[in-house]
Amino acid sequence: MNDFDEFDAFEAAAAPSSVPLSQRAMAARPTPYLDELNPAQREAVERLDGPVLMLAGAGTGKTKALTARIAHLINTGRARPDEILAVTFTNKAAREMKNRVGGYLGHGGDSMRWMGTFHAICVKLLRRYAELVGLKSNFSILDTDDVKRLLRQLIEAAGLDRKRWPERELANVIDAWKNRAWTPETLPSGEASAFNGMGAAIYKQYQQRLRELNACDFGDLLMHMVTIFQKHDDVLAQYHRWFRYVLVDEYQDTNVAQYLWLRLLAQGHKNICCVGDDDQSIYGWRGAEVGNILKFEKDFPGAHVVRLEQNYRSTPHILAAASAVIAGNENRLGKELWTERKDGEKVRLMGHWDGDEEARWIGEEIEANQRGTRGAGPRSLEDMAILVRASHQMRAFEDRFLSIGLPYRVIGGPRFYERMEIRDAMAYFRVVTQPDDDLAFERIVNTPKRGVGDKALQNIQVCARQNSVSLLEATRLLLGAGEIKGKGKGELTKLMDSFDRWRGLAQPGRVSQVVEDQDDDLFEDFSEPETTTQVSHIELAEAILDESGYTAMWQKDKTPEAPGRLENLKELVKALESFENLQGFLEHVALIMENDSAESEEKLTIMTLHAAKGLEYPVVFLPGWEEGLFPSQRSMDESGVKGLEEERRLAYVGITRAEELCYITFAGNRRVYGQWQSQLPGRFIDELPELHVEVLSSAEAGMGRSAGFGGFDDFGGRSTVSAMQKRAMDADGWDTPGYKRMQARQAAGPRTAVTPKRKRANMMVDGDAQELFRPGDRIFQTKFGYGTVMDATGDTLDVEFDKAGAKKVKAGFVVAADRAGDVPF
DNA sequence: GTAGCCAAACTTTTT
DNA sequence: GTTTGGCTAC
Repeated sequence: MNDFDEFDAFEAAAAPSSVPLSQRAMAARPTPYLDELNPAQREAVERLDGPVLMLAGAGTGKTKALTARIAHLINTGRARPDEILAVTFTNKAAREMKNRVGGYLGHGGDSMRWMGTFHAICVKLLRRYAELVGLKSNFSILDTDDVKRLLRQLIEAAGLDRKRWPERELANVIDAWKNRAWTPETLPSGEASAFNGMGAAIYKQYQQRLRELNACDFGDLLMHMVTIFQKHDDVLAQYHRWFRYVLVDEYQDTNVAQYLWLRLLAQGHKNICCVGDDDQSIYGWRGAEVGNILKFEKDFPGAHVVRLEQNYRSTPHILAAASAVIAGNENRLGKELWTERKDGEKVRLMGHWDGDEEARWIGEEIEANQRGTRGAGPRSLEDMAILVRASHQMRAFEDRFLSIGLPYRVIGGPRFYERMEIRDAMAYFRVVTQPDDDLAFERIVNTPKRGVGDKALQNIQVCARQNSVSLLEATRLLLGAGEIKGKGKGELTKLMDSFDRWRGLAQPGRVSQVVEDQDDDLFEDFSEPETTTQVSHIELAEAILDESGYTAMWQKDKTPEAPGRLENLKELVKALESFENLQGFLEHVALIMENDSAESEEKLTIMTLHAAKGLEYPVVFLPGWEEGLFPSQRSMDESGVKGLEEERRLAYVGITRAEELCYITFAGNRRVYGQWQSQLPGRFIDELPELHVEVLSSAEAGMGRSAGFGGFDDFGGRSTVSAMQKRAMDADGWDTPGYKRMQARQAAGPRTAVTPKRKRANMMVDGDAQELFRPGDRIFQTKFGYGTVMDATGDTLDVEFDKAGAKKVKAGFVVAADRAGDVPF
């Protein structure tokens, strides 16, 4: 069923403006969803008309209030489920809300057809009005990789040095423009200097190319809809009538384009309810404007502001810590979380020698929590999470947990749909559903190898440009003219035939279904006589992969990854089952890059702070609170105080994820690009309130470790290996790439080239340098990192440091390199 | 035209 | 330390 089927019916029947009896009767129905709300939540739910800003702090029952509000709108007869536009930021949030509203309504959330992410809703709309911005309804949605390849072509065509002007940078510039809803026509002149003065021109060419390719990038989805609403009053007016109430979740994360989009839609009736928390705005780098939420009352005069401040999630200590940190920010609407809870433990703060030590300690702490020897009683791994600032921090934990056999799951890692084989397969699908998609065509013309090299491809591109046709069409022309020689000739002819056949197999009615709308003539697509045999899109997908030789390519491949890739392809085909057609599937993949595989085992979660927003865990670990890492240097360099404030909000988000126990840790040394760097504790640590923090001593950490298992030197020794192996296998992690890496490492012998063992150098103990170190020894020092001993006299060493050069240091501040991980901070 | 080797560059965060 | 892209040799 199409979402617009009822549109006309509604328009026709909308005339009778007063339906008081039924409305009154509906309003008199029981309202169980109101009973569970606190006064603030209830106010936010019951004030249905006019603009409302719900300032909802972390853990204050925001989703509950939002879903209750939707239920209330429906229950009081203000709107039908499909007359409510409910926008979320993530698919996860949309799904959850759909489920919860569905629970209230008693029939799943399917009737909430306009509940989804900005992007998902915009695609739905844009498919309908694509022609208004020069696209066809079956346009492709490009991912960042496609975008970069396209921009690369344009940069080279413009005669710019790709080294100095990388496409990645341009992609960011253009994306930032689109986030502000600046089209090439409306781009402010101040932006013209971007990208060596070519930015504006290339942007224009880029948009032109996208139209030729019948494609959109992510930013276009919103920007085009804003353009359409701005230029076509009649279209906008329809939606003013249709969307009687607008609700927006995570309003603090909206960018300018989204803000304009919302404002345009809410202009008519002004029934807009925005929910958000200025303290949790963490997507500034992606164009989000905290300003949107800060100026809501100005934008929507007469707006009613409700603050949700009672927190149901965390202990008082955790809340106090979070509040103290966020208090360091200047630009806030102001909100103070409170809780009725009394009990709870202080936030635990711990410094470590280096990143490996930090990972090891956290691993032990997790196991202690699991056993119940920390905190209150045994806990499931499902109840614990490690939240990192940047994804590269995850590796240390993964390595560590793999070797001790602690089951974990990484959220937001390399995604299923970003894998090469999946993208290749989807490129085939794309060319079938959308023949103008040159980027997809380029990706697969020579995959598997068809003897089409750079030169042949160049010819095709030249021909395409000269004749203003797609690459596919150009290939056909060149083949017809006999201009393709050698191996490529036969192979390409075969491929062209295959594409024709596949397109015939694709069900014509299905492909054009999305075009169907109120224009009656378009319905005729359905009655078109079907001349080809039709198969299901699943069979079609299988046929494409087999007949193109793509499956065979991986079957022939003898690399260790090949079986996994074939497995992934099977999974891909399986995933098709829940879609009606290939196009629907492609769209889903473009918008919802998630990998939710059914898991049975209990696992610890590792993810970024960004990914953790909206989630909560009884036990939360926040590692890597070091200056430069968190707060991120880059963030501060690029955005100054604004950047720092966003980092601080990130810290606030992190702390407020914890329900019972919150650990904050940092390390004195960390490997960055494989080089050791000494680190300073991050500034947010000093912003934590002493009263609510317990500083753990290193002795405690050392004890835990030495009691647990051997030190660094023993890692990789025989007995440890077999035990590790067993645990890793029990943990069901033995078929993962990481485990294979571990096996390879073990087969290759001990991980570190351990220097001959002798007297152990102890940290912070004055010693006779000559007794402990000899020239040629590899050592480690907190400040300068690794180095080689040149000379030793008394308690002083002459050391040639790898990074810092020659220095004189006291022996007491130095350890043997192979024991770097064994020293308490 | 392809495979394999070596040097840069890279690390925020993602709909 | 890893990955990616460019270059050279077959």
